[in-house]
Amino acid sequence: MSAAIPASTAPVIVWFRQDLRLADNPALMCAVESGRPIVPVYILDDETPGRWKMGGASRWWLHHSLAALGDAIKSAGNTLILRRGPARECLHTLIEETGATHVVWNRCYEPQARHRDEALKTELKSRDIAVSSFNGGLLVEPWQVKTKAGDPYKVFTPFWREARQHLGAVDPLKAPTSLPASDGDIASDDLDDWALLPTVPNCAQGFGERWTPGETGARDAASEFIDARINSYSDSRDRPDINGTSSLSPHLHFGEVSPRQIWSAVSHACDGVRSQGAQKFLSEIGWREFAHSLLFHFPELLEENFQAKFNHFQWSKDDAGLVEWQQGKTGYPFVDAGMRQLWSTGWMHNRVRMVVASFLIKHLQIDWRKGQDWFWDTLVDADLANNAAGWQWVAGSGADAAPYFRIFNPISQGEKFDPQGDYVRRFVPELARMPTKWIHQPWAAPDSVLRAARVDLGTTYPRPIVDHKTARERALSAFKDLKSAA
DNA sequence: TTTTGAGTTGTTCGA
DNA sequence: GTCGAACAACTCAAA
Repeated sequence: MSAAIPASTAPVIVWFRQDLRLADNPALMCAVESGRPIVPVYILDDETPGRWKMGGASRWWLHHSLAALGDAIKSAGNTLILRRGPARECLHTLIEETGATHVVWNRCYEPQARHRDEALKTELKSRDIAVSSFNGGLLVEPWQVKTKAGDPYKVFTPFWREARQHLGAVDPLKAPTSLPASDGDIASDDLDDWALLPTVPNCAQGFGERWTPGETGARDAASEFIDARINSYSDSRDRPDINGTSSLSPHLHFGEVSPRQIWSAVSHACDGVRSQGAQKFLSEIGWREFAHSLLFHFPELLEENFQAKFNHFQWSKDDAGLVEWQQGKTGYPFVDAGMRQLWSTGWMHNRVRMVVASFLIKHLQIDWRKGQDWFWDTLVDADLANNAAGWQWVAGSGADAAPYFRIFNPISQGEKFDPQGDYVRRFVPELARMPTKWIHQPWAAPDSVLRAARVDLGTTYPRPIVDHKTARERALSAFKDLKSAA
């Protein structure tokens, strides 16, 4: 915990980053408690993240989330200032303009953000500008969870067991009702001028129907899930054809709700943390903690195989296969449904993420980093830590990763988790008339069935771009060789 | 230091 | 249709 801010009339800058909320926002609360005028700012910084500049779908979300945050701040009697450019320069300018003597923020854990923040902290302090940073994004700070030997955990189960020990009573902060403004006008960009929304009109059409970005939308989504669905989470979470998951990932990524708020709400719900569904759900929050901890301790997780023996692997340069995967035209309906759900809604069900990732890596033998890039650009919940950890997990190159012989069968996964084929029919409409028996493998259906369903393979819907059995055997032998190549 | 038990999510094959 | 075994060691974390 940082010390309280000394009394003064000089304003405090509250720098919003991945914490676009008023409730349970420790940095904001610190500023409020100082009694000083508050200058809330969001900075669109496309330079600091380098190659990991925010992707298209995330920008759509950001636009709406900032609009919501701006409204909430306005209701509290203040104005959210928008600035664009390198954060360091923007903050210096804002400090000069406002006479602020203190800057507060909640911590980020991505390597680029950490380097930026550390340098800024040093620089600002040398100029007598005080800086306070807080934990607003994780249940437990990554440096708090260590093995008995003092090392970071590389296996989830012991990590989560230990992390939970660090959680005392979780009591989220209430949203401040009033945010005193500083005197005088402070210049702000117009959100619309940032052009965060896609220019291709049909691109994000489905996003708005699916999502309500912002703190209110996040709170509604969380209570709906916890009140009505969490008890069946264990059974429903693997079914992309039904609404079984929490859908909280983008809200969590942008910090519209904090994991502490979620933890507290789950703990207070009827069945509480004793219910199997609640335990399962909280362990997913635990995976988010684990991924952030991994990235904090091993920043190279973003770009390099966590297990070096994968560095020898010869990835395919099959650009055509990559494009067919991206467009949802692999000829495997379950895979294609997932990729099209991603494109049309900015999100994909977790079960299907594993299947499509396995297909790209194992069946097509395309480098997991190509998939990581695509997800980064197209997911509204794109999160550097979760994305890198997830892709490396499927590839088998990560921490606590899947064994090489775990190759998802896109047909049987579809039959198991989309048993009626409703998910496929929703996102692959050209297969809508296929009978359930054949919907996950239309190429195997008799001609008469295909004709009746008005499916002309190779024309209205592609034939499989690889044969499952062949691709599986090829992957098994290729990944098996990694052992000897190490 | 050495030992020991354990480790998100699967598939296929043969009895 | 159902069930168990094989798939492959390897590394991690704690005692």
